[in-house]
Amino acid sequence: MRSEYANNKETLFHGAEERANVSAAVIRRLPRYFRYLRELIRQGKMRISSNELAKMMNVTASQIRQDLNCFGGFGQQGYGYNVNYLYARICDLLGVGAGIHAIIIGAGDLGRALVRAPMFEKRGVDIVSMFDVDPALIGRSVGGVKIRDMKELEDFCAEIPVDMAVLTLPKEVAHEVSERLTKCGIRGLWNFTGKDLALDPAQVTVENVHLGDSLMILNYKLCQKQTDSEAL
Amino acid sequence: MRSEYANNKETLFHGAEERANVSAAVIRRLPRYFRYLRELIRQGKMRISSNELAKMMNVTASQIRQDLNCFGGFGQQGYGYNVNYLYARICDLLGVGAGIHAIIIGAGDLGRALVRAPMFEKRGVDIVSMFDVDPALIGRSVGGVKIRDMKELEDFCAEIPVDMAVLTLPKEVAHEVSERLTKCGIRGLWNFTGKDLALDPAQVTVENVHLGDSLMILNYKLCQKQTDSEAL
DNA sequence: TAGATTGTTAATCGATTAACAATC
DNA sequence: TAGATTGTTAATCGATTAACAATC
Repeated sequence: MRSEYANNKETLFHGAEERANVSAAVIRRLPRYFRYLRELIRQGKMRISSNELAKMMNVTASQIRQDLNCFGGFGQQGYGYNVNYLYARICDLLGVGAGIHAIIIGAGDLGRALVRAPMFEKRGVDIVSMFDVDPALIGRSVGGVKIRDMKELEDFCAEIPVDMAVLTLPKEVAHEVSERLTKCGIRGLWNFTGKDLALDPAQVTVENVHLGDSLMILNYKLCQKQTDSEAL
Repeated sequence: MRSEYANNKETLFHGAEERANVSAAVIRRLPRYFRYLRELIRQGKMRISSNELAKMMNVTASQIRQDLNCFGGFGQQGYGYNVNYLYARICDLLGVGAGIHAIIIGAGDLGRALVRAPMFEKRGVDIVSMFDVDPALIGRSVGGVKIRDMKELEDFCAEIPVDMAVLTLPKEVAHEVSERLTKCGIRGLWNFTGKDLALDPAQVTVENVHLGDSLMILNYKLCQKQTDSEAL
C-alpha cells in the first residue's frame, strides 16, 4: 500500500508538481533557511544535522525535517545534510538563478532606495528598468537603472519580457496601474503601496509589504509592555 | 460557575492585563482592522456588522468577532459595531496617539525614504532624530528631521526619552548598535537590517522587516507557476 | 556491525470556523 | 415582541512537535 502510493507519486508528481500543496507556513520559512545556509557556506561548513541547524535558527529539528521533506529527501540518514547541496536545492526552489526580470514602478524615495540596494542582485533578480510619470525624473538613471516614462511601459514590456513589478507608487493609482501591468503579461507584483490589491490570483501573484502594519505591531507590543509594567 | 469566572476577570484582569495572552496571529491582524476602519470612517459609515466587514476584508465573520473579543466587547448584539467607537478602541490598542518617540539609525537611502514617508505621522509616531556616522550627512536635515552624529546618541537619549529605534544600517554593526540602543533605554527596535537580532526579549521588542525574504516568497510563487504551466 | 540521523507517521497543540444561546 | 447580531462555546481543521522505524 505505502510503496504503491510512493510509486504513484514518483510517476505522477514530478518536479514542480511535487510542491503543489506545500502550505504557506512552510513557504514563508524557506527564505530563512536560505539565509542561514548562506551563512554556513560563508563559514565553510560542509555538513549539518537538523538538530544543529535547529539550535542555530531557534526552531525544532522536527520542523526542519518536515519542511525540507515537502520538497524531497535532501538529507542522508546517519549523516545529515550536505550544506552546499541543500543550499543549491533551496536556491532552485526560490528561483535564485532563474534570471527573473523586474521593473520598479515609481522612482520616488522608496523606489530609488530599493534599486540601489544589493538585495535584488544577491537573489538573482535583475532590475531592467524603472518607470515614473514625473518629467523631472524621467531620463535620469539611479543605481545604473534608467527611469522611463510610464507611457513607454507597454512598448518596453513587449520588447523585454518582465516577470515582476515592484510597486512604489501612490496607493490612489495602485489598482489602475496593476491592471495595466497584468495586461503587459507581468505575473508578479511586489506591492509596497499599503493597499490590498483585488486582482485575479490566477493571473497575477501579489506579495504585499505592509510597512505600516509592521510598525503598528511594534507599537502594540511597546504599549502593551508599558501598561504591563505600570500595573506591577 | 461562568459568572463567577467573569467576575474574577473583571476584578483581576483590567486594562492591559486583559490582553495578556492574545495570540500573535490576532495581533498581526489588528493593523488590518485599523486600515479598513479608517476607510469606513472616510466613507462616512457609522455602523457595521461582522458579516459586512468580513465580506470587505475577505475573512470570516467568526474570526472578526473572535479577534475583537480578545480585547472586550466592542459591539452590541442586534446592532453590530459602531465604526467610530471600534476605530477608537483599535487605535488605543495599537498605541496611535500614545505619542511614541522614534529615532532612525542610519541616514542612507532607506532611512531617508522612511523619514519622508507619511507613515509615522499617520500612526502617531514622532521621529525626533536621525543618526549616522557619515560626516557628509551629519548636520543635514531630511524631511524636517536633523541627522546627528552617532556619538551623540547617548546624550540625546538622556535628554529626550526615545521609545523606538528604526534600524537602517549595515547588518555588520546591527548587533553592536542594538545593544547600545538597549542601554539607552530604548525598548523597541524596528529592524530593517535583514539580520535576526539575538537580544533579551524582556529588555527589548524587535520587529523584523525582512524585505529580502518577502522578495523570495514572490520569486518562489512565480517560479512555481511557471513550472506548473509548463507541466500542463 | 553500531551509531547517527533522516524520513515519516502519530500525537499534540493551537487557530479557525461553525453553531447557538444571550441580548439588544 | 420579533429580528438581528453579538459574544462565546463546541467542532473542525491545520500546523507543530514527538516518536520511531528505515537506512546510511
